Amino acid sequence: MELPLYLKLSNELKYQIITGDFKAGDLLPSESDMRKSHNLNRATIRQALNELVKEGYISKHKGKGSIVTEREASLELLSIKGFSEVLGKKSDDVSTQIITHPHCNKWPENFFYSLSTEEIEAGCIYMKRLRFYEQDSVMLEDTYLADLGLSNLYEQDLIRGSLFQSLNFFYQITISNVEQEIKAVIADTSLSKTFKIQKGAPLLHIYRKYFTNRNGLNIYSSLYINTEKYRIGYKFQ
Amino acid sequence: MELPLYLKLSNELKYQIITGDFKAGDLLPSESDMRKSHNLNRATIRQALNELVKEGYISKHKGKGSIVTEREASLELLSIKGFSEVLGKKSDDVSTQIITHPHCNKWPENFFYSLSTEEIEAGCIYMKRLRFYEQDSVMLEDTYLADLGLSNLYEQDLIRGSLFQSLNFFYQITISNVEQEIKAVIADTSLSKTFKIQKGAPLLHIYRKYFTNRNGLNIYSSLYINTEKYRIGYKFQ
DNA sequence: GAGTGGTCTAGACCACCTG
DNA sequence: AGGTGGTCTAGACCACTCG
Repeated sequence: MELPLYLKLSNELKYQIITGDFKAGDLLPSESDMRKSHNLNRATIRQALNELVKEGYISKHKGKGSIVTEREASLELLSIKGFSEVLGKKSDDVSTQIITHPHCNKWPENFFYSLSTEEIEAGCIYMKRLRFYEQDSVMLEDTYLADLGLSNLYEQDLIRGSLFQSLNFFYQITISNVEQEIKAVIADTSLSKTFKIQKGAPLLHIYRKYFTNRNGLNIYSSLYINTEKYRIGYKFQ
Repeated sequence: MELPLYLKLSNELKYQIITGDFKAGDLLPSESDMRKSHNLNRATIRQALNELVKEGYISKHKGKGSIVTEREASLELLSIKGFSEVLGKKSDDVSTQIITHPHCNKWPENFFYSLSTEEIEAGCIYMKRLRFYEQDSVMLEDTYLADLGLSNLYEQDLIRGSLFQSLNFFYQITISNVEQEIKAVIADTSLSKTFKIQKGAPLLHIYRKYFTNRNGLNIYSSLYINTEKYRIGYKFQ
């Protein structure tokens, strides 16, 4: 349960960046400063800082230091984080409408990923959610996962509408990595009503497979995203 | 000019994966094996392996080892690499048609990124390329960069049609990171002719900004991608 | 020249997986 | 039980930035 030291440090710094103790363009304390202030080895501190680089919070510059990154105007939905966590940083005006509450039944036929027999036999927890950003419906998400002893998900309400937070709270399940595929598609009648756009308007369609720290448990999503007002952004390295 | 040891090792392993010495699902030699065989410290080896994880070549598993990743069927164009490098792994049938050869003139008005005065004064090297994968036109790319002493780019042919390889060869310029934004759009008359698809068909539109190891030199791209046959894939972590 | 991050070594203990 | 990767310490030298 105890987090490793480097994650404690990176979480602490992340918190200070999000709350504005360190602002975009600021220099973080140098690695040797933190060595003294936190009484940690330099390698541990570097591991923490690399974590922040990977998540896009800072960039490092030889001879200068670690600089807090400008937050982007676009929605960084391609990253590994959930919708609420990503957008919560930018605006309080993020909401989720649960169209179909989590419930358990059979997996759909011709599912978009191939499943293990363990997953098929466990049955499928399914839910459908519509995400809003500043009053606009931005993303429609169908989520599927195997019911491997996860009945809390459909017997109780999701914590703040977030699947990831609920999985973490009830079962200590966290996301380890993601595969995704992106396509451009055209809105059919049903999608055009959902997003209040014209039939034939362009949408992104993303298939995702999330891997978790629990062996054999994966989460599958099909996402439609309206990029008319908000583009989807991402940074590498 | 000399590469650090961890990059030499990661390049060596990458080469062995690409050429098939290690196949998808194979275990790489353990960290302590490589410590002996390459006479390197374990931290250096771990740095090399983390490089491969970041680029999606392997995944690491506590207690088991490092496993070579399955190569995806989708086109991993969201990654930092250039078109040729990414697709060259899957098929030899990758080609580039240069529609407008690199030449230098003024920057377009209302350019999609804001430019530094240094960039504006240097003028703009522009080129337009259409990329084919297995005979299908998949991607239309407009590329722009400031002419900061890069006249070799338009006075000679690009090396194998690749801008990145030419920059590397002539000027030792490499890409350090990328920002990009993705939108779904609809083919107009001109795009529908280019991709041989119907007017109104959906396309991805991506704006990219590549940062390089040369300070102040950035490369800007506007990409249209036809995802009808090939999806765009990416893995995280 | 002083301070920064980048690379590298030589150790150590731990949790996890598999036979 | 033996081997694997994950975390951590205590040092060292280097290239780069800036005043």
